[in-house]
Amino acid sequence: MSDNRLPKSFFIRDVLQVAPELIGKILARRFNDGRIKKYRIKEIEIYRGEEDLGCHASKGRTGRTEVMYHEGGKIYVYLIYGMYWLLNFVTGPKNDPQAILIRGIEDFNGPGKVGRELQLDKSFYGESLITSNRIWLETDEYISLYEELPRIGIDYAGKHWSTIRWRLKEKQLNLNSS
DNA sequence: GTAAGGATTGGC
DNA sequence: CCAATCCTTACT
Repeated sequence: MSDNRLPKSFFIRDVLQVAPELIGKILARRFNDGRIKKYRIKEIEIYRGEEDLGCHASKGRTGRTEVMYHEGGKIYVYLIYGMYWLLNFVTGPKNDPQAILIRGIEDFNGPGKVGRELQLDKSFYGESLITSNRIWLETDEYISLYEELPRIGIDYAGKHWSTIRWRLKEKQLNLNSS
């Protein structure tokens, strides 16, 4: 493991504070064969509170959304379309359901592809990013810029929640632009 | 118990 | 455009 692992204090802040800082952080995964791979986080989406109609917690506290009501620093995974495990990090204080969906990591764009590459399954539900020895986050001196875009695939949430720019995507600094 | 639908992807 | 594929939720 690493001295650079992100501490619990990083996650228990409001998701609107945590999310921008998550772009460019390192997602580390130790697979069953012991091999460790690290990926730079490239694209995420913010889901914030029961009032956010795009957030699963808008349906209230259920077996599925339970972990989002926990203190930040845990993993929320769920199966979508019967095929893909989507990875989320819970943020914020207890009883304030918030999560950050990981939409893209180095070389793997799309939340379904992220889950497939990381070999996620139901056993990751509720896993602690602070203490887990198979998945965690690290920081270094890397600096990144990002752009803010509308979230994807939540048209059912209504105009406000489907157009709010809560998708953050890393933007390359173009030194040649005039 | 039953049915509908989904924070996606890949192929036609 | 549309099927794949199956768990969760919201009913009866």
